[in-house]
Amino acid sequence: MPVEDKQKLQRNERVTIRTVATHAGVSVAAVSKVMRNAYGVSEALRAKVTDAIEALGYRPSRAARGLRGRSFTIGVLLIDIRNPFLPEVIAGVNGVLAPSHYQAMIGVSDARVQLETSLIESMIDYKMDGLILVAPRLPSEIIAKFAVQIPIVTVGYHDAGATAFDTVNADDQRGAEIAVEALLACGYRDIEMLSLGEREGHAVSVVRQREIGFRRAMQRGGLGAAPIGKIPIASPRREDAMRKFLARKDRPRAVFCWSDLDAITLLSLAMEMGVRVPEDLAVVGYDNSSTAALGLVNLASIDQSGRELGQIATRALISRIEGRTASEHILQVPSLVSRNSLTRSRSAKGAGG
Amino acid sequence: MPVEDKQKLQRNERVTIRTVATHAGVSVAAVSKVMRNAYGVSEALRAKVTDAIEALGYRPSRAARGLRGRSFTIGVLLIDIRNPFLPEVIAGVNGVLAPSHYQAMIGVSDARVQLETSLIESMIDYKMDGLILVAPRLPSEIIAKFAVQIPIVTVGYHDAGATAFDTVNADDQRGAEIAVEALLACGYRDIEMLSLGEREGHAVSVVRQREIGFRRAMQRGGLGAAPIGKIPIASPRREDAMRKFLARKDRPRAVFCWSDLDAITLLSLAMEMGVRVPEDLAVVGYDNSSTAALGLVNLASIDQSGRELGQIATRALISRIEGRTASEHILQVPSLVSRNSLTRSRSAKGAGG
DNA sequence: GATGAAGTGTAGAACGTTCTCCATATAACG
DNA sequence: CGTTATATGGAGAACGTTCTACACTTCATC
Repeated sequence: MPVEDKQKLQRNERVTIRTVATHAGVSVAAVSKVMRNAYGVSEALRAKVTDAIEALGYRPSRAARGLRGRSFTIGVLLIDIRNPFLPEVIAGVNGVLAPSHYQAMIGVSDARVQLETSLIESMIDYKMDGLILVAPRLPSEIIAKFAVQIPIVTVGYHDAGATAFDTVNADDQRGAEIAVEALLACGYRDIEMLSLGEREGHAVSVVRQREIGFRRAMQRGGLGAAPIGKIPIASPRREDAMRKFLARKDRPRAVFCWSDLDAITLLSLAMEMGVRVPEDLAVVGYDNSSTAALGLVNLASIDQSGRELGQIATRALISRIEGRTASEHILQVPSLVSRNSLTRSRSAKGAGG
Repeated sequence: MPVEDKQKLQRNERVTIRTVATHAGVSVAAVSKVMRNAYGVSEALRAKVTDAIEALGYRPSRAARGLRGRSFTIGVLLIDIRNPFLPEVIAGVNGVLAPSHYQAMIGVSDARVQLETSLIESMIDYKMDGLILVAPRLPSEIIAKFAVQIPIVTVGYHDAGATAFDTVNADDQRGAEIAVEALLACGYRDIEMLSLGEREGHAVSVVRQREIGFRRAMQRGGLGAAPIGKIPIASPRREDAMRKFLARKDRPRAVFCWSDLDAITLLSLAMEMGVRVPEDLAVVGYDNSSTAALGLVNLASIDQSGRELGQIATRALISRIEGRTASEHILQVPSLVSRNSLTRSRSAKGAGG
């Protein structure tokens, strides 16, 4: 029997479940049972099989597994890798998955809804066990339709009414409120929000949520007018809009930016145009990206702990894969990281210079 | 026959190649032939089949495809998503793949060699058609061993002697030379390189290549001593080392940083410690990341066009998948983007302020 | 001593493709 | 009209798993 094995190996054929079975002197079904921790396996059998697996270096084919049952892979869909928030989410996902037998495969859909759909379909076609969609742009009905075929958890998609899938979010309304409250506490009253251009983001997007929070906090602070400026995403219109904002005679005293990406560029342009931060203009960003933490930049920002969101989403997905059907909607509370762009005195300590 | 189809659809079963075959009134083999553009298909047959595919919205199962033949998926392995160089590479890969029938799946191995191996194995187990490894840490022999099982192209891995796989690189030696030449041209003679901590990176890594280029250019410039300082990767030892460097009495007049990541942190700490850039210390980084371009940062940097590398690697991989066996080793020439950190006068124009 | 239950192992049909033969039809040629 | 080539379509085995259904022990129970 070992002779047969050797011949197979010499032919450089793949080690399959069958190779393991013959090597261990048991049936294919038995090996499969051991692999899956299924019921009805004696200790003796398990030992024989695990020994054979060890000896042959057997790895089950994910393709074949997917065809019949589980593939033990979860798909993560990103819309854009450039956003500094995303690596954190991935780290969270990988962290939770590492000790399990699941593995993550990431798809990147560069800004096109078309590609987004086809990537989800691809992942379904791969028989992945579940999907984590990060800030998808698809309407809720479409996601719900996919969710019939495969367990789905979204991150950064505010649809607490969804019944077919789970949502995991930082409370973006609250985050915006915290930003406004911090600005108010520093004595600023003349506050404007810089948000994302009109066409981007539907009601469920994080951007719109932050706008809602901004308006509410302003209202509460007794500031009825809660002006929201829109910045286009694409260069150079983006920079043009910011320059125009900075040059305005009635430029507000403080600004809340929907994202660090924009806030940091704004700081940069402000420096170039001689607008002092925070003396002339206080700025609070969103995401607490690593760049914001740099001494050079020193941008106060709302931290939403992408890593934690990734962890929570992954745990939710696994529980859904393992049978849960009632949908869950989780909201984490973000926090402010104060730095020089908000008020010089305060964070001078924190920054160490 | 349409009645049968309807029943199947009502049962909400998956549309398989068999569904398409019965709907079109042809055999399963015929549908497969059409899908694969195989020889021996009449126009009439092709039309019937494509109509049925259209009508039923058929998508072939990638899992099943992988089990038997091609999966039309290529795997991309990243060691760390935080590096600003990587999104560019991905964008390049996706750009080339978009018009084809291939799709990319990305795996992220967070810094552990163990995970790196197991992710490659997973991708093989998925029967992916080829792999792009970005800055892998594995030794060449191991990669070669994998390359027997699956076409592999590496990016950011200098092993021009490899025969089993292709390599695509920016010429990191040349990049370092360009940086040194620029510093020399500005009149600096007292130049040090800040490189990555000892244990990181084997001889084939981009870091070591940049060190070689640095030494050669210094030699050529008549500067025999080419000091190379090592900065640990992990905080806070990383920042400590930089502070120590900045505080040194014999601190050099100019520094070449192996990566923007370190260069930008260095700029930040320099500001905090009152070291003026470029008056007291000129800095050239590597990667030309988007942060380097910010007016606030204004870091001169070597641009290696990750996007282009991604495109080239993808084309190389596809040609290998389609049968090429002779290995290719491609070297792109990087370029310098001059900014304020190199010399104030020059890039003041470029920055627009 | 028959009956049932519990525990352990196997046979073999799926899963949805690809791809190698093989069969048939038509055309070309002597 | 027989022979051979060429074009077109189909049958059915494989790919490597999972999982249902069943067979065989062993042991307890009536």
